Order: sequence, then structure tokens, then C-alpha cells
Amino acid sequence: MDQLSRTYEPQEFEKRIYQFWEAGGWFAPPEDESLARFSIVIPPPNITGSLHMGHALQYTLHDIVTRWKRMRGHAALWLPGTDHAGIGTQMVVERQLHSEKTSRKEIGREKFLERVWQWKEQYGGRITQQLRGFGSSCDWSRERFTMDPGLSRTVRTVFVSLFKEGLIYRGEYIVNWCPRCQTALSDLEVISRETAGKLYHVKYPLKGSRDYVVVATTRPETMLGDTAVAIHPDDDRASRLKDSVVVLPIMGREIPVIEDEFVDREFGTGLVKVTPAHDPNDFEVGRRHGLAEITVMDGTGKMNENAGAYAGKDRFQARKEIVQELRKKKLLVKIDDHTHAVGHCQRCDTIVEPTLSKQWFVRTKPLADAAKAAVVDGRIRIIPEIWSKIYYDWMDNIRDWCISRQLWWGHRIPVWYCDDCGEVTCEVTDPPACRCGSTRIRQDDDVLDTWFSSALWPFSTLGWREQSRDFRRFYPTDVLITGYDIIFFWVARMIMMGLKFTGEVPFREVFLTGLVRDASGQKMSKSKGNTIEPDQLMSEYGTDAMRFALAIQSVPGTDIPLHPGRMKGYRAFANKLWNATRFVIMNLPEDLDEELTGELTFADRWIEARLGQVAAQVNAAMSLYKFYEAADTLYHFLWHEFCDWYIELIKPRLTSGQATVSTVVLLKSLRSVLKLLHPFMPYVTEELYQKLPHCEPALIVAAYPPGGVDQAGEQIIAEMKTLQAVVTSVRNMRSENSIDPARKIDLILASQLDASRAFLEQRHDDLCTLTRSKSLTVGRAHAGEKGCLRGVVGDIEISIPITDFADIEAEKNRIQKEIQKAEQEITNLNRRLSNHDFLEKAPEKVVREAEQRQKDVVARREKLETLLRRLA
RNA sequence: AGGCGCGUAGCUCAGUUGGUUAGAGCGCUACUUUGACAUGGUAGAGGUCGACGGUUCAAGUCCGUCCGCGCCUACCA
Repeated sequence: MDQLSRTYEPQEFEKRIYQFWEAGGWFAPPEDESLARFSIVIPPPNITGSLHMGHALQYTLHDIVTRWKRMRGHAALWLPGTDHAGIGTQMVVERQLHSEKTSRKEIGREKFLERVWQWKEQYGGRITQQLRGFGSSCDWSRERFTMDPGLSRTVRTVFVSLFKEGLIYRGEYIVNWCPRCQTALSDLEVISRETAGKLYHVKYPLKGSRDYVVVATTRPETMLGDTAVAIHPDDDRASRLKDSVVVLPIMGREIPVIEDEFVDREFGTGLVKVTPAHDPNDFEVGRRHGLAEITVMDGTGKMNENAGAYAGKDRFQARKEIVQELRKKKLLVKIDDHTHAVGHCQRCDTIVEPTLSKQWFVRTKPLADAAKAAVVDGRIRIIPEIWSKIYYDWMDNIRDWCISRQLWWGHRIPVWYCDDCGEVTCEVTDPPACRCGSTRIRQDDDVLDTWFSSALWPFSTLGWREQSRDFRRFYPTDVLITGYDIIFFWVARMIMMGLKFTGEVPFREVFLTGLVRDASGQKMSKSKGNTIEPDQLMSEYGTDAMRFALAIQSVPGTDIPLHPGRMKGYRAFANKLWNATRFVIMNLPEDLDEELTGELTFADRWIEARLGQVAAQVNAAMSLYKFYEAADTLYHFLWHEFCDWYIELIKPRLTSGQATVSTVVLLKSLRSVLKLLHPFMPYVTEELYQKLPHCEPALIVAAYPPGGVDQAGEQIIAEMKTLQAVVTSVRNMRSENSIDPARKIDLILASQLDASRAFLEQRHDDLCTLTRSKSLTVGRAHAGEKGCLRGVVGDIEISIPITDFADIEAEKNRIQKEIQKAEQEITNLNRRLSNHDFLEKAPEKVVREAEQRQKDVVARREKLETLLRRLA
């Protein structure tokens, strides 16, 4: 057996262990179809990024669940992969081209895509290496990428199908346009932020009159595209203004005054300018009233040829100049400060410009109804449940999804337009010609939103299109684990698409994790500079410590503040485990016969009972995704029971050097601890398992203890509690009286109860060891000798004869304090027990417990008082 | 504007369907280098559970109001 180093040094074995697992082929689910199966697909990280703490959290939880299921005997599949991140990746490569003094437009679409693929080949692997570093037990043989041929084919299949069904359409609508990314965005990709702005009140002269109306706007530059002024029909001024014509300042265009109920009479002047081509609201009004739609900006945020003298100017520059011109013309009434929500591009933070544009959309309503139903009727369970409501709200108010992006990197829309007959062809395979026979067909230039392909992920990755064996075996997946921030982006859309195309839910459960924050609870962001990198934590504390810290803080429904101090603590925990194993190895004979039998000691039976109990608790917690509870249970058990009590109890026996059945129990119980902890701390547990005698090839495929405890076990556990209480009390007496920890004492215990005395006699050696006593006497009652420290635990009285009291007053105070505590409790209990309502209405069990408790505490107080009198 | 969540020890958080004496980790104090581990051991201090009111025999837990903090959604120009 290898000797272990004195301290835990994770860097020395993590890589090696991962390779060991991978080489063993244990990440792939066994072929055996009779096994219960478990499957989970990764929320694909995008290839341009690096994995942050949020990923570390999510993938840690994925791995914990997967390893747990695998050890529970499931054919467990965790399918890994990445997504192509349309805008992000395109931007990265464009930057690269820029530094080479060229551009995507210069090199053309085909060359550009080659460059992106090159980039993907070169850097895409970083992510998966990092994912491996987390200890992720993904099946790499099934790794997928959203732009793989197979997945791309699925995207096309789905698109064509939705198109033919009329659920995908193309049309000219207002969309969110990012002038910097130069593409349309979906509503979700727009972050609206409260922004301090101005509200400009502008006079619009009435035609053929000296009179005018005043409108209020936050974006004066859009007025160049105004095609009406609107008023609420109930407004007193409406009858007067009805059918009036207004002369639009600067442009001189004559535009009508219209009545529409959308106008908020309380806001601004109660009159609103209508710019159908640059405001979603106005767009609706415009369509209702048949207004002209005049676009006054181009795709880069500059004013266009419809903007008259302002053509070519940046939209914000134009705003300034237009305000000036209005002022000069005495048309500016006033400028108020005004805070309002302004849309920003999620990717680049540029202010989004709502723009009229021809885009592709998914008609979501029919899909949303089915998707909502799946959660309502319980086919999908969302955990924590609170998110269900938010999911319903979104589904109820869903709007059509703009899926076209003016990018080159992504799934190109499989639609062709004929130059000759104008026919639109939508096919899975590239058509050679139009139906009219013309070969002058052009494919749509745009690509699809990356989330479109992500929405298909659970079934596209498993081979839905070809109805593969994997698909039949592993779909629907068991659970989806991800952050609550992408519930709409991704979770909702996967449910819509999964139901639509497979007829089944994509997953049966959704576990939404919290967000990882910094130590002060702030959201981590690069701009704030408060990010913590997983790589840094792993090298400093070890991967297992990071994983454990994340798991033990993973309470469903709450965010996770990250404290480096905690990482340190869990590194110490790993060290504790390391040294406990080191201790066991040091005490193991060369060739231990694991078949040894014999009578089990108290400590043996106790640790076995507790292991059964703990395993049952851990399994129960895991099945409810209570990672924190499972981790916390194990933390406490290993450190404060296995090490503090069990190992301490068996130490004296081990020095005898003779292997007995107890040695076997020691080894087996340590192995159980390693198994229980393995999903949480896979590296260190595997490393240690390999150092111990073992029969299964690796811990990763060892059987997870199912747990359970019988009545005899419960009995032992209760007895141990008594022993612990006596020991703790003695230690406290020693400590409070400054008895040198090295000094051996004579311990006297007394009880009126035969059973207690018998038990104490049986535990004679254990008690001496743990209290550092050189002798133990058990009797019926105290002899009453002077010069003793006294204590009470239940029915057991404790005395420690000492002749050299350091401070007799201190001892009196100590007992005095205990009496006070008892008094307080007696008062409380008396109050309850003298209350008739309590006696009548509370359950009998509760009353009986209170009565028993009262008897116990009163007895305790009396004993303490006796002790105090004797001391005096 | 609407919706949601949070407020428990110095810090970060647990606390099941209301029921003994409200827990943990870190930090703190004292003692302790005993042959697994000082990344250790033993003991201890520390909380009127944000405030007020209500329901109940019984409230950290359920209800209401208020205060403080955070988040999400939304087309008030």
C-alpha cells in the first residue's frame, strides 16, 4: 500500500485521475438496456467564452447528479457540447480580421465562414478542457456542437416544418435593431434599463392657422419620421383637433391628427407624435390607421436620406442639432428631466433602435399553450416551484419570436427566392432550381438566432431526426439544470420545440440554480471587475473544494455569495478526509482478510448504524435536489462523527496491532464515506479509494450506499448520544476548572437506574479514553466525598475528585449557571403545563413530552442544587 | 406600474406539515504542538429570528400593515 503524503495536494493527482476515468470508459453509459437509465444534456456553453463561476456551479451540480445516478446503478448519460454563439463568435473573428486590416465584407461570406471554423477548431477546445477540469463525467464520445452537420440538418428540418405549417413567417415589422452589431434582436436580447433622459415638449403648428399643438418626446430625432399626431378620443381637445392637419416642423410634411385610445391622457401633453417606423407602439397605431411608415435611420444608427438635411448624421448628434433648430425656430416649449427605460443590446450594450425591418418570426402562441400545459399538468416539474408561475406568465403573454439575424455565422435560413417568378422555396436540402424551372434563385442572406438551435438541443443532440437508438433510449431526458436567468431564453423554448417535434417533453424536471455572486452579494461582471475565475479557485484550493463549496451553498431558490474563506474551509475538509484515510492506511495490516468475523464492538455497531442513517438522508436529499443538505450532512458526519468520535474511540485498540473484525469495519466504513462523498468531491475520493484495498475497479463505478438503519441501530445511536453527553460534560468540567489536558483523572459516575449503570460499566474503556481518566467507578449514588467537581447528565451524576481546586468559586459559578438555565426552562414548562387550553387542545404526544421534560429538568435542578451545597 | 424574493449570531447562510433548550460554517475567546491532520484538538462566548398588529393552547414558521434591501417583467411617447 502506498503511503500518503502528510497533506492534501490536489494538483498532484486531479489530472491523472481524470485521465484514469476517461481511459476506463466510465463516462459512457453501459450498453445494457435492462439498466434503469438517466440522461441529462448540458446547457451548452458558447465557444467564444471561458467558463465562469455560473458554469462551475451548474456543471458541478450536473456532475453530482450524474455520478450519483451512475453509482446507484443507472446507465447514466451526461451529454456535453457547445453552441456556436452567432453574434459573439462573429464579433470575435471580425475583431481578428480588423487587426489584420481587413473585414468580413472584404473577404466575403465563404472565406469568412472558413475563418470562423478555423477559429472554432483552434479555440473551441478550451471550453471542453475547462469542463473536464471541473471533473465533469460527460460522455465525450457523444459531444455535440450546434453547427454540426447533424444538428444543422435538424435545424433545417424544424424550420421547414414550421414554415410549411405557417408557424414561421416573414414580414415587415418593428424589431429591436442593434446599430453596432447590425442585426435584429429578439425581445429577450434587449436589456431595458432605467436611464436619465429628457422629455422635449415641441410645438407642431396646425395647418392654416397660427395655432399649434404641443407633443412630448424623448427622442426628437425620430420626429423626422413622424406621420401623425395622436390624441385620445375622450380628450376634450379631440373634437376641435379632429381632422386637423399638422405641419411637421423641419420636414414641413403635412400629417394628420388621429384619435387612438392608446394615448395616455395624463402623460406629457396628452398628445403624442407618431413615428411608425421607429417605435413599437407607434407602429401598431400606424397599422391601425393606415399611416405611412417612414424610416429615417440606416442600420448603423445614422440618419438616412429620408432625414433631409440631417442625412448621414449619427442619431445622437442629430438629436442635439434638431433640438437646437427647434429652439431657434421657437418651437421648443421646454425640456424636462425624465427617467425612462431604454433598451440596450445584451451583447454590446449599445442603445437599441426599434426599426421597421423585414424579418422572420415564429408564431409562438400555439406552441406556448402546449408548453404551458405540460407544466400545469405535471409532465414537467419545475424546481423550485415558484418559477412555474413566472413561466406561466411569460407563456400567457408571449410575443412572436424574431429569429432572423443579419449575420453570417449561424444556420442560414433555408429559404430561396426566385429572381424570375418571385416564388419562395423552403426546403431541407438546397433546391437546384425554382419550381418555375429558373435556376436564378438566391438563398436568404440571414441566419437564425442561436437560441433557435439551442431550443432543439435535447432532441437534436440525441438523434431525433434519424430516430436513433440513443434518442429512443435517452429521450426524454430526466432533468434540466440551469440558471433561472435563462428560463425564457432557453428552457421555455426547449419545451415548446420538444413538445412540437417529439410529442414529448424534453425533460421531466427542471432544476433552476441560483446565480453565483461575489462575497458582498453583487452580481459578478467583467465591467465591475469583481469576477472570480473558477480556474483560479481550482488551482488555489483544489477542484473538490470548489465543487463542495458550490454544492453546500446550493439551496434551491437562493443565489450563492462566494467567499474565498469558505473555499479554504472545504480544502481543510478535503485535508481532513485525506488524513483520516492516511490514519486508516497506517493501521491496516499488509494483507487484511476482509472475511474476518467476530463480535462487533460498540464503536463498530455505532458507525455502521450512523452510516446507514447518513446514506439514507443523503439519498433522500439528493432526490429532491437539496444539494446543500446532502453536502452538509456528509461534512458533519465525516468531520464530527467519523473523525471526532469513531476514530478516537478505536485508537486504543489499533495500537495493539492485531487485525480483527473491527479493522474490517474501519476499512469498510471509510470506503462507504468515500462513496458517499464521491459525487461531491470526485478527485480526492477516487485518489484515496485507489490507495485503499478495493475490489471494484474505480470509485466512480462503485455502488452508492442505499442506506437505512434498523431498530438495533437506532438503539446504539441513542446510547452513543448518552456517552457523548457524559464525555462532553466531563471535558467541560475539566476545561472550566483549568485541569491540565494531559492530566489523567479519576472519574466517578452514578445513577439510580440499573440500565444506565450497566451501560456505563460496559463503556468503561471508551469513557476512560475519551475523558482521559485513569480510573472509572460506577455506583448507585455519590459517596458524598468532599473536594469533587460535580456534574449531571440526565440520570447520571458525574464527580471528579481533585484536591487542588484552582478556583472553587469558579466551580460554584459554573453550577450556578446551569441551575439558572434549568430554572428558566422550568418556568417556561410550568407556564405551558398550567394552561388548560394547552392540556386540552395540544396533541397528547406533545403534552406528554412536555411533562416528561419538566420532570427531567426538575430532577436535574435538584441534583445540581445538592452538588452546590456539598461544594460549599 | 405590476409581479416575485429576502431581512435569523460579528460575517455568509440552514431551519421540513406551527410543537422541547433556534442550528451550521467562518470569525472571536481560553486552553492545547497527545504518534492521521495546527488545513489539527478541547471547551466557551455570542441571537428579544427587521418593526408593529392578528390567528392559535403554541409563531422564526401562518395572515395583515409598515420599514429596509434585491431581482424580474412592462409599449407611458
